Amino acid sequence: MSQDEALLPTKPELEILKLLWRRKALSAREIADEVAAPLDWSYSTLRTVLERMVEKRLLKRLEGEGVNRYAASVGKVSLLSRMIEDFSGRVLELDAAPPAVTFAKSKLLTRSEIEELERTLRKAEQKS
Amino acid sequence: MSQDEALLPTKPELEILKLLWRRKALSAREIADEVAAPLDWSYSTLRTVLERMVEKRLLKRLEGEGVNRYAASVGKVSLLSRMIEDFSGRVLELDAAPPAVTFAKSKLLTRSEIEELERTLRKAEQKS
DNA sequence: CATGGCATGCTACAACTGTAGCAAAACGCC
DNA sequence: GGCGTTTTGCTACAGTTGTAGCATGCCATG
Repeated sequence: MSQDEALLPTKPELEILKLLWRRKALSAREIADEVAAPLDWSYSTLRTVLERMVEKRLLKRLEGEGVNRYAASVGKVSLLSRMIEDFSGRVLELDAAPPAVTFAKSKLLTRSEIEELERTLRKAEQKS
Repeated sequence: MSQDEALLPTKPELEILKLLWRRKALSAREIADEVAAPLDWSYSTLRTVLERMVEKRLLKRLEGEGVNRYAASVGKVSLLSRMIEDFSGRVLELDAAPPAVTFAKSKLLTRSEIEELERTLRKAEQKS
């Protein structure tokens, strides 16, 4: 039951993380404006999910000055790396994840992030 | 609610499918002997999951001669193709899934299945 | 300083998944 | 044909996720 066992986000959670990776720290209202509509969620629903993500350590809540803001507490490359590892190993049964350049066309990743991803994947590989 | 909206299997469900792709049709007992132990499941749990997979159309139950047997009702290449599409698009935001040769080292796929996978992926691509 | 409006904190509930037990039916052996 | 063992069919319950409402508190503006 160790609470931080590197859990992977669900689909809507990932959408929220993607937004926060792009925009740093946003209020619940701002997040709602961007993702609640596409997801067809009420503001209430979005807030519940945000709070649960904080509990799961996927986000951190920044309190204090004015309205609370939420920020990703997992790095993009680090999380994607874990997801790629999981998919490669568990689903496809590959001994090693494909080279990061395979994902070079990803709309999520810049050139240097691809390089960072490659390093991260190879590092993770050691520990197998 | 169209009941066949191409759902993807959960982790344990995928393990069961992998077994049945290798071994055709097996009784619950035989499946239990192979996967219940690694998964640390009771026979009861395994049976519940099997029945739910039948409801979800992931398996079919072959009744009749003697003990019931279960067989995969989704093809390996077809399901993996959908899972790869989902992962590539939803998680990595790639316009097109990587070429199937990327997964050539998969322990799940033979050379000709890789070729079939390539065709399947490219066909799915059209419909985007 | 009263009021309208958004923010926050709780509570709720259904579906799905993980997990398993129990009772009755069926099968095979003596 | 009876008995022990398996197979089947139900039921159950907890945890997670999807989904949302309500009540109270805070803040700014008239």
